[in-house]
Amino acid sequence: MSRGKNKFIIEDIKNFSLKQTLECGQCFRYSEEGDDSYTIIAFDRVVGMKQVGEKLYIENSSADDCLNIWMNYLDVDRNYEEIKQTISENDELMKRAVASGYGIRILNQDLWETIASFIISSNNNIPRICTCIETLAEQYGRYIENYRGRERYSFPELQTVASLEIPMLDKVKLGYRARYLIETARQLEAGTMKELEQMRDGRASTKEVLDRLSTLSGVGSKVANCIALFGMKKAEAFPVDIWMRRIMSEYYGMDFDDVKAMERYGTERFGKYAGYAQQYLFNFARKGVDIT
DNA sequence: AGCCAGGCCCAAC
DNA sequence: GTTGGGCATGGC
Repeated sequence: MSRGKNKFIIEDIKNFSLKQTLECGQCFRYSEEGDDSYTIIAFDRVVGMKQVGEKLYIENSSADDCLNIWMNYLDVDRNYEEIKQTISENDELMKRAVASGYGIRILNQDLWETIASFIISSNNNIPRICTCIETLAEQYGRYIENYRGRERYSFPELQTVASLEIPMLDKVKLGYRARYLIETARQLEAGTMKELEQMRDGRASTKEVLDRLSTLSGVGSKVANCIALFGMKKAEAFPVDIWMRRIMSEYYGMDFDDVKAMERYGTERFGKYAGYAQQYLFNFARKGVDIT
């Protein structure tokens, strides 16, 4: 273990489940280590986490990083009681989705990694998304350290990806998404990244953010909403993918093919908490629970 | 073997 | 403004 790193305990965490938060489809660089603990790679760091009741053990991290990175990453300081209460009003499905997804938190992830990851996610399944991203990191990321018997690599830098040519991504098996990823990296490097960071940290509306994101190659409405929600702190974002279309058509009686109507419904009904509502519904639908 | 996946792009209406 | 075909790859 590196110098300056140690073990820390966060106590009395309510409405928090490490497992649900990591496994609900919003992030891709984590692994369960077989002893109920998780290794996460993010922000050029490797961290081990394990939850026991309301205690969260954090390993291989400095005190500074615990405070300045991981607490924010896990959205620990937000009050989820109020969120769950509000979105569940007069909605029996949401009550079940919230119960089933107990402890889910919307992570605050690195913006560039979120953009790249969700470009890769399009028309792809989650296990394969994880494999693609790991391969990408092994090939073009920076070696960090050996942790728990595995070589760990950071997510590749924006500038690195922007300098690639399509054939250089052959081993990553991105298919037609390779072009989108490189094109977007170049757009970001040319100035859009700075703009987006300002929109993330400033007062840009969610609509403004979505419009800007949609100008990126390989970023349509759904991917833009994921980036806004997971990488830009825009909790009003409401990503509608195939699972959302299923659950909203089956339960809310909406037209399966009218994604725009679903986006409107989500943002109008759940307002500033739409993103949380979406994550509970997505999780519930994907668990394959019979929603009839 | 065949269907499907946290969809997007682009041409044709 | 909406619709539909095409698309790489491999999990299941």
